[in-house]
Amino acid sequence: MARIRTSSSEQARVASGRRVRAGSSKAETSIGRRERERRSEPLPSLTVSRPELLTHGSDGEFRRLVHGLFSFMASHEEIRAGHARVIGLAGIEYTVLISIAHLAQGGDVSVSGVAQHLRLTGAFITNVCNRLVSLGLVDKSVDANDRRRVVLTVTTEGRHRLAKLAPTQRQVNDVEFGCLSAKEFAGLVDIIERLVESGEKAVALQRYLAQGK
Amino acid sequence: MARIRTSSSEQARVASGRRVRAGSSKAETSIGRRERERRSEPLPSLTVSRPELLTHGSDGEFRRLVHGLFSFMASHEEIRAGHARVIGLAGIEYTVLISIAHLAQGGDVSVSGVAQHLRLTGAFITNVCNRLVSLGLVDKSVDANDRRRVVLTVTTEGRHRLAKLAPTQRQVNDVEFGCLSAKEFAGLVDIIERLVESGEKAVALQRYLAQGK
DNA sequence: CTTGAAAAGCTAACTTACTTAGGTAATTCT
DNA sequence: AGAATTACCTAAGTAAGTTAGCTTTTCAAG
Repeated sequence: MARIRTSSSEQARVASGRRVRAGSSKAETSIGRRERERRSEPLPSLTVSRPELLTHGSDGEFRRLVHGLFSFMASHEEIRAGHARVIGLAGIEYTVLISIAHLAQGGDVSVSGVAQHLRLTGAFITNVCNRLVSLGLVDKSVDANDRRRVVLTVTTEGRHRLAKLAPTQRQVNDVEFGCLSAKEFAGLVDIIERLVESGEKAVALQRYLAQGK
Repeated sequence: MARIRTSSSEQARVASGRRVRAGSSKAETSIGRRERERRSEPLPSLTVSRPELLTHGSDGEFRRLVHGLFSFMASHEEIRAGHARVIGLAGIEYTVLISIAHLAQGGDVSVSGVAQHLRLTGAFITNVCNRLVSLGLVDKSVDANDRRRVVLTVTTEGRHRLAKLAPTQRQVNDVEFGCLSAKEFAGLVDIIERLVESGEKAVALQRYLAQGK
């Protein structure tokens, strides 16, 4: 497959015996082509324009935020998968199981209810639930009020598993969010709630822009 | 496949002509088994214990936070995929492309560098980069200082694509984070940065607990 | 009352975004 | 010089979804 060639600038560097490490060169009389290119390269255009999101005209902080969110969510996902593994489930199975348990406090839980709550398709939730049923953690019954509907309930075994997980989960969650003060926590809950809304608006705008164009 | 049966309590309800809707029943003389089960069901155990994360002894707010994060990140992912689609890429391809562009400002970019930055495996980044190379958006060359290493650069075409995307991206990003004041923004950056750290600690703790057990 | 549209759920086939395992070549450590 | 490590690659597999198309049930309108 497409053999990679050493770029000419690198060959030049090697030929002249210089080892140029980015930013650490002294007595550097000339720089490689790629080096020059990189330096003169215009900074990528800003990714936001609202002044509230810029610091000294730079979107650096904004990108830090986005990257941080990305990293944190990666950890969070891993933790979720770990919780799941403790009770022998895949990440999404655990999520659905616990969603059913929590939604049950507000009334009968349907497949579409879970799907909406988790913003996933009904078809997918159907599949996950079927796995949970075959594992004996969830029961399905027809809703007598609307025979199209299925009522999902967590079985005793399902509750046992969640209970078994709880102590570890608490410990880990305490650490995961351990850096938050009570005040920060409250503020964050509020901010995230608003971000959910504005995020949805942004999705709508994007869809509009994509098709309008 | 496993025929779903109407639960006995439901049959009883139907037989007696009563239609019980959760919480909205008047003149209700007896409730179904499932209804009773659900009500007497102990609340799922708390998922956190640190007092800073509890409000009136409940983890409700905490779960709201986690669920909010989940929802927001879903929107965020969708937006990212949308940005990518505008320039004919898959979400992850766009992410890798832009990561290379940004990392390039700090020195030569290697496959493993991108992998670390995005917390993904090197093998995966190799694949994505190969796709980007075949699309003509990224160039690979051997690093003359360490011939095991590959140096990734964004091609002119790659930069064109990113530039083309910028206006739309700005508009959408402005809306996505439009609910933040400058102060909230600064605070959030800080909090997320700390959460990244504590998240990693939590992952480590979880791993320890999982194997120690 | 019936008919037609909409809603709930299901299955099957597919896609995307990854990981693990195992290999080669270059480098570094001893 | 040999051993361990690092960087990258390929191939095969898995997890987490989605879309399309079907059946059954409900609901609304003629």
